[in-house]
Amino acid sequence: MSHSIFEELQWRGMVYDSIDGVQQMLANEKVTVYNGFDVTADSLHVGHIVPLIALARLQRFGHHPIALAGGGTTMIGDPSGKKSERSLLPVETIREYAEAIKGQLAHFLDFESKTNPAKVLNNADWLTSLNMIEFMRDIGKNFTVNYMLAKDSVRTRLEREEGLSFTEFTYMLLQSYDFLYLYDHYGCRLQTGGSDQWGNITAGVELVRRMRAEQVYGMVYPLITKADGTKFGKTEGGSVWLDPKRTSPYRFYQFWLNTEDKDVVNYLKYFTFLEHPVIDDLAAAVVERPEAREAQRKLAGVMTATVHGETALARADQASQALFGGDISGLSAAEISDIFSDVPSCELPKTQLEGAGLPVADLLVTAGVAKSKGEARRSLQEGGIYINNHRVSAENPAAGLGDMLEGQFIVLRKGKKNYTLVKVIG
RNA sequence: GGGCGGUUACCCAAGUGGCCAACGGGGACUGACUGUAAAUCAGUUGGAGACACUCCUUCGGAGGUUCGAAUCCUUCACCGCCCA
Repeated sequence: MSHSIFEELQWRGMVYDSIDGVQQMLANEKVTVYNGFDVTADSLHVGHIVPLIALARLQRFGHHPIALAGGGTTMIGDPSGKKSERSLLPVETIREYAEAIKGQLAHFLDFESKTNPAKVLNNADWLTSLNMIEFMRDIGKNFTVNYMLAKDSVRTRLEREEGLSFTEFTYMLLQSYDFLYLYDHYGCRLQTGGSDQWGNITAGVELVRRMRAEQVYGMVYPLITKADGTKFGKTEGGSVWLDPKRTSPYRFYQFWLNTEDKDVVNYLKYFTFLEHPVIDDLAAAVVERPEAREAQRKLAGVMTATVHGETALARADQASQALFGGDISGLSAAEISDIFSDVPSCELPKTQLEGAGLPVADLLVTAGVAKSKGEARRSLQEGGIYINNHRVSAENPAAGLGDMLEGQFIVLRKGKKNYTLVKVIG
């Protein structure tokens, strides 16, 4: 790594905008840098990885990263990038979430470093005890409403029907105060974030300049987009989370594996620490033999290993090969339960399969594959249902004892990729 | 506090007494084609059944008018704009 961190980030396409002077500062000194994370759930999702991994990159270049859990600001709700007013979470809930998220940060950041260990802070620690009169007098005085109204996040909301509450309007003041606080207490001189945070970040820079007469800096990352214009980080089941209880390692692995050709090289740059030549080679592979999907495999492998560990990766990879490789009927009971350990499952009493068997439509509802019998019937008509990887095409199909694998499993599949394991008991 | 406008399915949005389980678009799901990709094309998108037919529940909530209401009336809640 002979080049600078700023050049590194630029090469990876991660510098969307920055305040002049950032490059020089990062080259000349080891700075403390912070990035805020909203705590609207008890887990981060893949959308959080870009700023998180950027912090990790900065750390590798010797800078001091602070991951700030927005325990205080989440109570207010950031209007940036939101179409409508957000419902507020109970204070206690936010605290619990912030705790849960701390553990996930450790997958990326090094807290043990002797020279520049990462820190996790929660802005609830200083925001919740603020005195309103003092805040308005000392902080609020530094901002004109005109300035605040000019911010994108505010303006777009004013143009919409829903409007913008005073609470949300003040959000930028609180985030600015965070920057001031971290500057005062930790010597923090750089704030990073997604490009939607530009307004909030520059407001903080402005506040420090006015109150401390010091120049601090901001840098924002591009919003991750997909080539087809849809939102990054969502799949059938909603967001892709880092918490294995919310998104299993298998699904996590599959999420990355399914990345489009057009996006995969960008993602390798954004999300991995792979060296430039390695990424260049993979980029070439995408062009020359796209069907091999080497870049996607590498991406999925690296991400799964980072977040869930090597063991989980091995299992996810093995499961993927078995499920998409072909015949599953030759697998042993042990292999099946291993491969499907991540996949949704349900239990079914054996008695239901006896005699005439259980209508497949009912089985789909019981297994949670379909929400209603109508939906189940529809899926069957569409030819989208498979039992043990064989399409169900009968008129009024029923599942019987003969459909069990190894005497205890039935593998249901809807469409190409949605598996559910039925465990026959009793 | 006053005036006006609004609340329809996952989202946007039509419909303003019967032809409405409700136009259209987006999204999502399934299929064909493929490389577990994209693009394209086709189908599906409230529930139940004896499933080319019937029944039930839905248009912010509750009541009412009517043979019949998403549509009219009353009232409550929420949202927006304007005035104070």
